[in-house]
Amino acid sequence: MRSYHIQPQKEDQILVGEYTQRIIEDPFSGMPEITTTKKKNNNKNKRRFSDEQIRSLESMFESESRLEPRKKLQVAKDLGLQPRQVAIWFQNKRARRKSKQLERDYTMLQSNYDNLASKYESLKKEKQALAFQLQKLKDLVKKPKEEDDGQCCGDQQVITMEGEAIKSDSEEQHSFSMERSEHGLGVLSDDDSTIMTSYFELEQEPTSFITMVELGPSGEDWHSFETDGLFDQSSNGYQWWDFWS
DNA sequence: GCATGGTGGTCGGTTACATCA
DNA sequence: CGTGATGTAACCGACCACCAT
Repeated sequence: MRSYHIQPQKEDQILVGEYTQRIIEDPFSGMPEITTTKKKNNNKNKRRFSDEQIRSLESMFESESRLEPRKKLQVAKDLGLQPRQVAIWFQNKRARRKSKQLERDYTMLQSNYDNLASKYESLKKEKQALAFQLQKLKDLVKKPKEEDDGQCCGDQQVITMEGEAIKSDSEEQHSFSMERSEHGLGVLSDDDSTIMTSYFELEQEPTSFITMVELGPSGEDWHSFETDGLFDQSSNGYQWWDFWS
């Protein structure tokens, strides 16, 4: 806040109708002299209050932001102001305080919003990573099932769901499928939780792939691995499902 | 009890001025 | 010295509460 140079209180000002009376100290004789001038520009002759007046008003405002009529008269008398001036000062002070409070509230809300937006974004990425994990696991458990169906079902009608994505599976996934076949898993439900439960309950020692998926390359905080690596491209408009297309 | 008008207060918005960078 | 930004005293109009009639 800027500090103002308050002009010396050498004159007093009283509003009388459409005229302003000023008591001005004569520069030569030092005697007070009353001048009456027509109010300029819509009664807007004004003068800043003295430091002392402001201090008194401020301290009074601290204790009560509204003045009772009787107290207003007393304050006006004590400070050498018109009661209306005191009323207007309190009015303006309340308005300024409210405005500052609004500014503070806005800043706080903005900050809270930014925090929430940030948390939302990280949760969204985490969700995408989890969905990716889930999809990959589903594909892994689906393929061995289809292979089993194809080999063991004889002349039964077999509906294969094999698509391009499965055809291009890596060697790692093939070895994983073999292991799965060796364990002789039964028919798997498409329900995600059932798949996960069935698999992890049966696997005493997870395959290297599952270990990687579950624990990440460092054996901990796998989702940070996923989000920091693969999915950070989402900022370029890259979505996790684009990985498969 | 209810309608009406006067009075005084508050509030949001605005104006005019003072001061500073 | 001129100028734009900012703070502030004062004003205006709308609204409300209270009170007397």
